[in-house]
Amino acid sequence: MSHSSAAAPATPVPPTTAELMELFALASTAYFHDFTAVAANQGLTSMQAKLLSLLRQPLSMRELAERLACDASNITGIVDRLEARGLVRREMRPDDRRVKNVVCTEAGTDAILRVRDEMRATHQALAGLADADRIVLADLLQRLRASLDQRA
Amino acid sequence: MSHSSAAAPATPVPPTTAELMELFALASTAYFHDFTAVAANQGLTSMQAKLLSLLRQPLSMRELAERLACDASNITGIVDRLEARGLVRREMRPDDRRVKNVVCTEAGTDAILRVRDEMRATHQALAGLADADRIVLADLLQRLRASLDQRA
DNA sequence: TATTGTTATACTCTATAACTATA
DNA sequence: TATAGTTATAGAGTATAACAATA
Repeated sequence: MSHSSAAAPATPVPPTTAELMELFALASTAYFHDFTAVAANQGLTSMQAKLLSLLRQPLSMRELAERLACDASNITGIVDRLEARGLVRREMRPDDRRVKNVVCTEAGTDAILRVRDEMRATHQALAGLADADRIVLADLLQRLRASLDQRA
Repeated sequence: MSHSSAAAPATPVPPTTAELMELFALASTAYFHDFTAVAANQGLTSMQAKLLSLLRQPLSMRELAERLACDASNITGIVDRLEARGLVRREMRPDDRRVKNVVCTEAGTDAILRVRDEMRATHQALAGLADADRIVLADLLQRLRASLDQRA
């Protein structure tokens, strides 16, 4: 019942790059499902919650389209539905009357705060991390994101 | 131009848990967009590509619904569209005639192999990782996934 | 002319509910 | 009765193309 190495705590086998990406894909999917469920608890779709979470400052329709990585024509519908529920408001920008700023209302702020609060429970998975590991993970995630964004 | 500490390579500040989750969310979003774009290059939606990638063995409609975390009624449409293009085939299971196995055709295998091949370029971001960091990252991703799945 | 936002259109994914055919 | 799969339906996100208002 023993392997070739005799020592006690089994040395973990370093995963291959492909295995790491597989793990990352699985963790990402789990995160996305979690976020979708949390948003649904507040009566929001994931896109609506994502859009609301961007509105710390007012943003134009065009800026929202860029940050959400979708065509500008989609933003009209998403903002329509949020506005109909009073979570968001369109405002004309005086200096350029083509532009419409989207502003988060108080109700919208409340909704997204509830989402953020519920997501905090998710953070617990990483709460016990040592400082050294935090630095490694942050570096990896930034590198991964940069590499992916570059391809797009 | 110097800070309080004199030594040369600046010690990175360990990110907070919330900052780590923010980074993870951003990297996940980038990964998802990348996968969607790669699938689109092969004329597939991300759901179609995900479903095809599960078909190393034949799976029933019900099993596909579980693994894709959506209602069984959705699978009918997704498989319909894949089958219309010859990427997938429905087969009756003789021992239980209620069940339909979904089988990947040769064309379907070709398509998903092209997706996997194109995704390999994405892996490059993690290719230069040291063994110790791989082990840390794998452990983290598994813990994160387990924590998220548990909540669902 | 170029840009911002909207509309019209068509397609895919999504959940719910009701249905069928099997078990 | 319970399960596997389908259909019908309605709603939301998606891209494309054409359009009005403004720059």
